[in-house]
Amino acid sequence: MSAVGQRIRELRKTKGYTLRQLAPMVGVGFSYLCKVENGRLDSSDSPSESLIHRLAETLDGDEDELLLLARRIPPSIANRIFEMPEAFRTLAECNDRQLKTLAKQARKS
Amino acid sequence: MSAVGQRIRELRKTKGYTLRQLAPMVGVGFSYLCKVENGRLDSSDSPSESLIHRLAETLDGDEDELLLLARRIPPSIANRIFEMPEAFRTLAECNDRQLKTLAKQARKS
DNA sequence: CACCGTGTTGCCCATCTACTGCTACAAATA
DNA sequence: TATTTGTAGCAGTAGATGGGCAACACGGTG
Repeated sequence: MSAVGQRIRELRKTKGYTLRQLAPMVGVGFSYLCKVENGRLDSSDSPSESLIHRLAETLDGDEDELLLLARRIPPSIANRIFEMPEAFRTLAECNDRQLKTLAKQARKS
Repeated sequence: MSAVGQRIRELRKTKGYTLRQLAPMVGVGFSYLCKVENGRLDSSDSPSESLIHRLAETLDGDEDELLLLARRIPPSIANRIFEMPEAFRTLAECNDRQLKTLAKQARKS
């Protein structure tokens, strides 16, 4: 029961799909999809970025949310980090309260 | 002439090491290290996180700086993102000027 | 009960990444 | 000139990544 898995299952149920229906839509086998939802992947611990992309698309989910739940950094964030590395290094050192305040300020302006 | 490569070469020169000296210290072959410094890795793959770790250690360099130059997200930043995903999603949408301002504020408090 | 659709599991496998290891050669150094 | 240093090509590979297949379990339905 990984975090992504749980969310994917929710999205799938909302769409009313079964594992065997959804699997071919996103180009994987139904058994693999089952393992993804239950966090039972034998080797790696999270689905690939491209699979998450197709899942988000097919299930009308938030791709970046799913990526983050799968402990993968969304490219939208990663690219920004590579563009402004110093800023994100200092931001990453902030505590939770500070970060919330800064994010709130960012939303206002 | 990749960004990491250039920085690694600087650090190595400062320490006065040759490629053949440094390579065994970080556990790789000298020819591979040469390609890393010159960005001549096949199909533009970057040096592994663990190699960069050993290089930073041996050359007294800033590990996170090297990681970022190698277009890898340092774990120190990645973990913080997974802890505060919403905050970083909004921060990543800020423009350069906003980010600089926010980082400056963060440093003050 | 028999059946069927659904989900679950164990084992197997192809591809890719990050290298190794060797060779040869050019340029710098002494 | 002799030795050291850096460059470059190329074949090969262990381990991680990203899956597939077949069988099995289980609950609802006729």
